[in-house]
This record gives sequence, C-alpha cells and structure tokens, in this order.
Amino acid sequence: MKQKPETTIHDIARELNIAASTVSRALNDNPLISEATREKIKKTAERMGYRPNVLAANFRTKRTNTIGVIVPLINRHFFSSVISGIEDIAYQQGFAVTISQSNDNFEKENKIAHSLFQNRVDGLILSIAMETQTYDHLKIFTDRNIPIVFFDREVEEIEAHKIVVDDFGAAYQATKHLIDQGRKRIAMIGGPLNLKIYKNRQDGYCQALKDAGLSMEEPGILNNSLTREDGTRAIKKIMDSTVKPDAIFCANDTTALSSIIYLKNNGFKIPENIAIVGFSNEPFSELVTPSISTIKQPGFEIGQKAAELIINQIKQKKKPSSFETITLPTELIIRDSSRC
Amino acid sequence: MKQKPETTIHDIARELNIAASTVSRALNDNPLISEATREKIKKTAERMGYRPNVLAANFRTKRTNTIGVIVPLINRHFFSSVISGIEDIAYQQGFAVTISQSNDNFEKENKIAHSLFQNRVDGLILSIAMETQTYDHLKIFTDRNIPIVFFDREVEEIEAHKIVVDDFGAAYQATKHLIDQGRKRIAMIGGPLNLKIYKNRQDGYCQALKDAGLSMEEPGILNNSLTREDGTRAIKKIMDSTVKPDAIFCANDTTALSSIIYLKNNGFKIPENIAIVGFSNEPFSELVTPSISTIKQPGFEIGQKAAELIINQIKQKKKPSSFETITLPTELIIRDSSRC
DNA sequence: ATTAAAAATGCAATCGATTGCATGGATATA
DNA sequence: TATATCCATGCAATCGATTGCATTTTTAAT
Repeated sequence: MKQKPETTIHDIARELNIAASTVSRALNDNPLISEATREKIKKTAERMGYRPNVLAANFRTKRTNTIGVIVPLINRHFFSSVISGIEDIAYQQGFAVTISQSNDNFEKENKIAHSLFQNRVDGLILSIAMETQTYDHLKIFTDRNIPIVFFDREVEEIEAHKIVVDDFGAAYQATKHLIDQGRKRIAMIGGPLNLKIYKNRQDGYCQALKDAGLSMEEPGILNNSLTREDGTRAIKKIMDSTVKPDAIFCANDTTALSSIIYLKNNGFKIPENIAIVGFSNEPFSELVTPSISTIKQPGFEIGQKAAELIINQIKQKKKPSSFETITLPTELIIRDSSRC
Repeated sequence: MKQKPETTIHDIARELNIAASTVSRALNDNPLISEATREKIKKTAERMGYRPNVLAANFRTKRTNTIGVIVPLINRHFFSSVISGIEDIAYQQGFAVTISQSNDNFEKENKIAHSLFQNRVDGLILSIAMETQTYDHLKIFTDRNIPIVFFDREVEEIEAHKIVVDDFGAAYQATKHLIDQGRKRIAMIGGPLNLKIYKNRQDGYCQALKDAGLSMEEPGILNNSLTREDGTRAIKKIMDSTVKPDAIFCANDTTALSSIIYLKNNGFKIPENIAIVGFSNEPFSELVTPSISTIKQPGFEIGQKAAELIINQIKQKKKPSSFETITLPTELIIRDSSRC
C-alpha cells in the first residue's frame, strides 16, 4: 500500500532512449514532433501510467489554466445560473473554474481576491460585493495584466469587459407596467447606490414616473441592503407613511417577498390594494402566493459570454485595445402580484 | 505600463547578503532563524514588494493548501450551507477551497474529480452525484493517500470519514408524524436507491408503517430522480391509482412541491385530503401555500465538521487507523402541509 | 552527387522555493 | 584553556516540465 513513485517525462524518455524535451513536445501535440514518435511516446506514457505534473507545468509556464470566479452568494439563482454558464464554456476550452463567495462582505472579497491572485488564476470573473467601495484588491490583477471581466455588478473605475443587463430599461419597463395597471402612487425599495445596477434600476423607475407625469415624494425610495429583514423594515416604514402607495417596485425579489408577507399579514390585498414587482426571477417568485412579477435576467448566457471574453483575453495575452460593455436583454414576467 | 519583474527570495538574499535558504526559513517563521534576522528579512521583503510564488512552493512541496469540494448543485440550500461551513473552517486554517458542481451527472463528476486530482488538491470533500455508481474516479485519490470526506451522499465502497444525518430516523419521525395525525394510507416518493440516503429514508418510512401496523401496497413507493418533473409524474401516478393515499412522504422538498402544485390544481385540499411532508428544508418550503412540513438538516455544521476532519487528515499526513461516520441530528419542522 | 532547405530531435538552462546536510560561531562545561 | 554542545546560517541539490537554440537527420532541388 505504499506510494509508487510518479512517472515523469524523464522516465519515459529513458525508456525510449530519447530526450525529455521530445516527450514533452509530443505530449503537448507540438507539430515539431513527427507523427510516428508522437504516437510511440503517447503509447508508452499510457503504458507507464504517466500523469502530467500540473504543478510543475504551471510553475514553469506561469499559467494555471484556471479562472477565478467571485460572486456575492452562490445560492442565489441568478448567480448560480451565471456560474453554470461560465463552467459550460470554460470546461469546453480546457479551463478549470474555482468559485468563491464574498457573502457581500468586502473583507471576504478582499481575501478571496488576494488568494486567487496568489494562486495565479489566469483571469477573474466577478460581481462585486455590496459593501465594496474601494478596488485595490482588483487593481493588483490589472496591474499585472491579469484580465478581469465584470458581470452584473460592475466597477466603473476599472477598465475591463463588462456584461450587464439593461437595468435602467428593465426597471423602466417594470414601473411602466405598474403605471399601465392604473397605479399612481408607486414607491420603491432600492439597493445601495454605490452599485451601479441599483442606481440604474432607480433611475429607470424615476424616469418612468416622470414620463407618466407622476411623482412620489413620500414615502418615495427606501434604500437598503435588500435582505429579507431590510425588506420588512422598509415595507413597514412605507406602510406607516402618511401617503400610502398603491404599488411598490422592489429592486430584488427578496424584498418583494418581505413586502408580500408583511402586507398579507396586515390584511392588505395583493395586487388589489398594492401591486408588487420584484427583480431577478428567483425560483421562489413563482411559488409564493401571490406569485411575484419580476424581471428575468439571462444568467446562463451572461456566464457564457463572460467566460468567452476572459478566455479570449487570456489567450491573446495582451491587453485589448478597447473594452466593451455588453448589455443583454431582460424580460418582464407578469404574475399575480401585479396583474389586475 | 510594462511588467516589473517579480521579487524572489534570491533578490532579498542578495540585497541582505545572506542565503536564500535563510530568507525562505525566515518568511516561514522557521524557529531555526533568529528573531533579529527574521525581522530584518521580513522588513526587506515588505519593502521590496515581495510576493511568494505559490506555484513554485506548491511544486516543491507537492502541496497546494487547497481543498476540493464537489456537490451536486451549488444552488440547493442544503449544499450551499455545507459549502459555507467548509469555507468557514478552511479559511481560518489557511486553506483555499475550490468548489465544483456535478449537476448530479456522473460524467461531470468524473471530469471534475480528475481535474482536482491533476491539480493536486490536498483533500476532497464531496457528496456524490445521483447517477454515480462506480468509484474509480475517487479511488485515484485514496490510492495516493489523498484524504476524502463524504457528506450526506456517501459511498460505502470507499473507506473514509463520513458526515451524515440520521436519514432513517428522520424519515421514521416524518412518517410517524403523519401517522400521529391519523393518516392510514401513506405513500412515498423516493429517490434512487443506489444512494444510501434514499435507501435509509425509505427504510425509515417502511419501519414507521410497520411499527404502526400499517402497510401501503398500492401505490406504495415511487422512486425517481426527485426533480420537479419527476415529482409531477409521480404524484399523477399516485393519484391515478385505485387506492388513494391520505398522506405522502417525499424524499425531498422539490417533489413535495410538485405534489402540492399538482394536488392544488386538481382540487385536493392540503392537508385535509392529503398531508405532505418533504425533506431538506429548502427555503421555498416555508414560502409556498401551504407551507411544507420538512426535515431540517444542519448543513453549516456538516460543512464545518467535514472541513475539520479533512484538515486533520491533511496535517497528519498518514492514513487514520480507523474511519468514523459522524451522524448529526435532524429536526422535523411541522408546517401547514401536514398540520390538522 | 552535391548542396540547400526543411523537419525532427537533443541539450541544457530555467522557473522559485524548499530542505538535508555541512559549517561556522557562540556558549557552556569540565 | 580545551572540548562538547547548541544555535544560526549557508551550500547546493531538487522538484518536473518547458523552451530557445544547437545539432542531426531527412527531403528536395539542382
């Protein structure tokens, strides 16, 4: 039961009376090596139970064929869809993917970023934590020309490819939908404005109101971190206000859920008294009663696109001359919480 | 904007006119080095912007300080809780964690396992895919003394520490609860029996029936892969049977959900006509109407325990003389779907 | 048959940190 | 003072694959 020593390319070379460099090239399908010897070498490698030492190769080449991914929370449907999309492309292209979650916590994101950096990932795909306001932990990547691709929650200060959805448009559409249902007093539960996506959702909401000649001074917009508890606090505050809304646009489904639960418990009818629209199409949104109208984002496609972009950058090794921001379409899903 | 070359321990050594080995030892807090020189070296390293080359160290030491984790699906609440528990302990102990999902697919699990193996993770924590029936892709780890810890879905054929919950007891308790509510005809939607957890849940169910002097020949137990669709097919089949049940125990919450939706759509009252109990306490289980009675598993603690066990094994480097199977307690949460 | 060109293979350095063993110096003991 | 002991540091090999350049072999062209 003792460890048998690993076979190396040198063992193979000795066995065949050739040079280790030839073995290395053959195994990597380097065209310098003739068909015949390549075959012979591969056969022998197989027979000797050769396993390439990835650590040695990584060390030598300074590449790891690994893509680091940081998301706020892996068990959010949107993020896990993105991860699946990333894996889909990455595995096809021979890249490994290592996933981490920041829990929306800056310190954790910071630590993870440094760990991935130390471990020399070839590229980083991420959606930043809610708390994150400084970017030194990301600059270390760009400083050394390690490509970054942002998705969803991007960072303006850093030049990189970005995959986003049209949050402004989606929020506009959601709000317009509420207006179309005859609602006049539409409040909003929004996210932290240091994140552009929440800023955009808020702007879309405001624009839709403005275009319809509506306004909402009070209770207006309540910003928070969009947790279940934040949502409950917000809806409570909204309903305690002097002017009660007849609709609420929530910047995520979680707070839409908090709102629905609170309103139901307090005798309000949804959507008759108050209509609700959420954001992200979490699986639970169609399961609760009433089901939640929401915005569906193409998570899987976002992940695929992000992986494609980062792999391209990794392969061509030089900084692209310009960075693009790709906007993918969203879809408004109308369900019971806002349908009259 | 060009790459400045990385500082190495040799650069530091040259700067201070000492040997690289001394630098290496100092930076690793090796007690052989005196306090004074250690300080001096660390200061200089800091000043020169030294970053250890993890790849070189990994290569030399044949260790990566990385724990591989494979779960069926990262966006299942149970699994993401386990992952959080693993990360909690691992980060404290200076280990990185790389997470992958098998999608319950054998081929993918196989590929991931080989990739983690090639990348020389120091240990592997996993819950196997539903489809998995052979274990060569795991034997490669044990063959080279790389520790494995199973959680939840374990494999009997492989000797390793295992963290499980008492599926038998939990299923027994769930079924007993239905019996206590006066139900006599209790059907079951079960999982694939190659996985011990589903076998155990089924056995617990059977034992509870037996102890109560009940039986359920028809429709009895329907085994499938426990997806939404499988659940719908199963409940349809159950309700098409000649003897209709007055309660159903489902081996997960997903099929409990399918059942509830189907039954509601077909005019059955839950729990009056049919009571339902699920398994796992997915977040949606408390959100649907009626809320689903279920079994809560201590995911976070399972993850912590798994990480502890694997790190211990990694540190002591030799195969433990015996392997333990740790069983953590579950909790029956009674909600509306089974409460009269 | 001779030379040029192309193709295939070999040589040897290299990546950066770690570590067993050797060595030099300081301290303690007799 | 001489010798043994301990502490701190240095030397040099090593991990295994990759790669620029040199060299040999083969093929093609005259």
